[in-house]
Amino acid sequence: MTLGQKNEIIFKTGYPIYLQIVQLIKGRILRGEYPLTGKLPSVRALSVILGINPNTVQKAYSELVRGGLVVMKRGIGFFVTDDRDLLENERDRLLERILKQFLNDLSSIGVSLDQVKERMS
Amino acid sequence: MTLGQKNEIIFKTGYPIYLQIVQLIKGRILRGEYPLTGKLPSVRALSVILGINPNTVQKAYSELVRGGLVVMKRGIGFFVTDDRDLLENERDRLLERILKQFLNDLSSIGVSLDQVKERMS
Amino acid sequence: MTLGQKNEIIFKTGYPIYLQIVQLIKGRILRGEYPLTGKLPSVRALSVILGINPNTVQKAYSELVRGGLVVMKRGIGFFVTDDRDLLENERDRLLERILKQFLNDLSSIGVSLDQVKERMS
Amino acid sequence: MTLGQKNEIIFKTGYPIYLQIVQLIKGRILRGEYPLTGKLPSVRALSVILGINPNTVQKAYSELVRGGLVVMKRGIGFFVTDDRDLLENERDRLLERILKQFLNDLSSIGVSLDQVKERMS
DNA sequence: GTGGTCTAGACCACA
DNA sequence: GTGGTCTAGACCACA
Repeated sequence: MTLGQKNEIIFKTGYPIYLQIVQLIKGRILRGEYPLTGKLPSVRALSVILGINPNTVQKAYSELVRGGLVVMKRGIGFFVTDDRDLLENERDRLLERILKQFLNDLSSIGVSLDQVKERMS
Repeated sequence: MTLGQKNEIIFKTGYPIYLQIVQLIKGRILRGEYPLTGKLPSVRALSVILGINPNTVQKAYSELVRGGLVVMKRGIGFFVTDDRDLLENERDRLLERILKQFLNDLSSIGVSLDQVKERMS
Repeated sequence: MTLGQKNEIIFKTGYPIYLQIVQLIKGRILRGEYPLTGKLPSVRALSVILGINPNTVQKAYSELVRGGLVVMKRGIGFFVTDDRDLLENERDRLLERILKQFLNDLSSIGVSLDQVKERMS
Repeated sequence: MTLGQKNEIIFKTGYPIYLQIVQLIKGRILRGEYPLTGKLPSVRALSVILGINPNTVQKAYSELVRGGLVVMKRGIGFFVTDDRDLLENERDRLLERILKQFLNDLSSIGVSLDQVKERMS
């Protein structure tokens, strides 16, 4: 459920490759590295770049399309949505989830936010 | 990857049940809900309470023993370690991981820590 | 499998664009929007209007010609057939298919025609 | 987009096998052939019954889980949701769509509902 | 060239 | 036994 920051796919981890790709691409879109309506790498191109099977990339792209951030145009390729609001909503939704998880994680080990602030300064 | 705060086991998630139990118990120990050297619920009792297979609870407890936080006394049950330092180390280790993931998650969606502070005030 | 009522081509659907055009034109002919022996928009004009590749429009028109509803006059363009019976037969054939599918769809979700009538009144 | 009434999978049609399975199972659930919380056939069992690859069944089941009608329990299998309301909503949603499509289809070929009623009596 | 589906088969984690 | 992932490879429709 976390977005990978590195551009590398880590094999031999428990986390599925196709989900790593989803996060990789989602991160790039949210950070503006792929512009609105911009074309994503083709399934085959990306599979070659990452050194993985095209089917795995396909699965990742399908996931992104399902989420709405990416649209598919038949015979042409995959593109970043043209819906700026959707993008902002997605970012907000993710930020919300990150903050919630952070606070939740802290409380689960019995550490308060104040203790964290103290530690960080 | 996250430590659950709720006491409920979520079946329909992809996250393995035995790891959910590990986090559940670990959280309780770190928050002091189970005191040092205190006895944990028996495998059977917990499996009934959570409504899951005893083998799954067994696997979770084994995992906790492997980490050192829990010790098994044959024929008696499972107990919280008496090693306070170990506990503190574990807490620090988890806190480290939580912070790292938090910062990583933020950067992955193109949000800075400053923006978060701004938003929270 | 359905005949589109709207004049818009939907790109991000799985349904092939050329078939969407076939249905679009067929619908217009059956509804009398293009009269018998009337001229259809040229391939180029339609491709510009719809914002799609001329090859795709060409393929759609070929399909219509194959079905007999449309005839091509070399160097002049595509025209609605002058065979009124053919048109009526096509309409009947489609109506048959629509009814069949409707009843089939209803039964597939366990809803009877009577329940539908009830609901609609 | 239509729910198949027959229990047979039709190969060599343009409609993907995995979507035919989705409709097959969805239909059975909506018609009450699989009770609430009832267990679906295992991926492997169904693949043998239908004579298709397990991966294809897997893909279909994933689709059903995504829709919420089906839940997966790790290591146990796939089950019909226990949420009766969700089921009713899904049925209503589908009925709505079927009716809309029916009326839409009729109007697209220039046939009114009255003409249909006349024909059917 | 682009994506979509399907198969055979392998390997894995989980309950 | 149950589902999940991944690969290699084939075949197809579409733009």
